[in-house]
Amino acid sequence: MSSVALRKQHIEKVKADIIEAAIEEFGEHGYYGARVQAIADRAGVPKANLLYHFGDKHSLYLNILQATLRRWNSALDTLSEHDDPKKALSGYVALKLQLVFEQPVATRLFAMEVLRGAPSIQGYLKMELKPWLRERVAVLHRWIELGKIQPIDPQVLIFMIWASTQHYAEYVSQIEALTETSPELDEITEALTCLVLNAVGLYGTK
Amino acid sequence: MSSVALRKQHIEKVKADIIEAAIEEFGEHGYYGARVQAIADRAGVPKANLLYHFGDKHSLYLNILQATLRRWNSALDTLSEHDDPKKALSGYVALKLQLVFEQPVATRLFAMEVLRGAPSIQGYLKMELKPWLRERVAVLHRWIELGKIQPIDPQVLIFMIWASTQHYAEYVSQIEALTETSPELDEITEALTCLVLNAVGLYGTK
DNA sequence: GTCTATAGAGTGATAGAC
DNA sequence: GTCTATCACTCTATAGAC
Repeated sequence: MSSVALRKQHIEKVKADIIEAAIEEFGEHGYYGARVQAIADRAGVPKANLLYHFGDKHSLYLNILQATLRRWNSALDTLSEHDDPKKALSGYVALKLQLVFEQPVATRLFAMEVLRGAPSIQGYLKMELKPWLRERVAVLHRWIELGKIQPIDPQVLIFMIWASTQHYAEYVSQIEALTETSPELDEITEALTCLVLNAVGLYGTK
Repeated sequence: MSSVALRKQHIEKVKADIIEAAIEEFGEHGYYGARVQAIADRAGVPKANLLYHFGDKHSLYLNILQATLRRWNSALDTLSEHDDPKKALSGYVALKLQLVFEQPVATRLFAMEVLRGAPSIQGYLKMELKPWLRERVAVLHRWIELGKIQPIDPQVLIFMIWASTQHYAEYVSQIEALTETSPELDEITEALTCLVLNAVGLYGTK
């Protein structure tokens, strides 16, 4: 490998380190609470280098938001009409919970962005998540028409699944204060899947 | 009324105005994003007066957090063993949703505090919410033993209700980006109540 | 108690040597 | 590209007149 390529690789490594550090810092303290100096320290680079590579704090923030959404989009492409409702729903719940447990800080980062009014992810919400939601709502409606699930409100169901899964990252500090033992992914997955399947009238048809 | 009493009343009015303004500002921008100057402007008082009455930014923040929790505690004292499960659960969901719709900014304020790691409400969580949760979990267990509801995980159910209701304040900006019409309290209440009752196996026993 | 003016600390961003 | 030193600005908090 040439010297030029090695140098290029090194820069990419540094940038990746900065992105990871930034996700942590922004995810722990929010946009305003995050300190550029703290991100640089976490990544082990001088603050000036960070700003050299990413321009400014806000550009870095946009960068890590998009990096996070890109990771999630590749994983959540599920729930189609021809699937078995029970399999599809429990699979979706399990997958979502797995992502939440694997990336709690990124989950909280996303939550903070939405709490701020989602100013930096309007494009993602309208161009990607909105079509995704419309299609899944349509699938659920089809399942209701075919009598495969009970006549519930599909959109409220999906919001319920989103909220209930993300809760285990967003409210982890509350959960830790309320319970003695940390929640286990397997237990939550089983309990929540049961609730969701009950909710659409699929109980007992294992 | 004496001149002294009038003056005292005026001060209380000013303090109340500041608290309302602070809930708005902190709820919209978070602790670090909130500006003392902006709170003073909203309340219509000079910044120095605000700091004279409340000491500093952090004391003001603690004050409004407690004011918010006090309001909620008086409303959420429900769900007892001898209630009818169906009535109790649907009543609780409806009440929680009503609070969320009435006080969306305060709901987001609370969410941000928890996302920060809940440093300022440990007392509330451990001394008030924890006992409340333990008692309700016990009630739900009793109902399960008596065969009144399906054998679900009570804690996961309560977290689901919390998350699903609060979602309509916390994720309002996402919901607005995803849907054309703003969600109506009545519709959400009916749809979510249906899901929750299904989840515990009370469907169709109206 | 109320207000203006300002101090003091911390932050994002940059200049310029290497 | 990397780094040190520093600027310019913002924000909290206070001093002191009224």
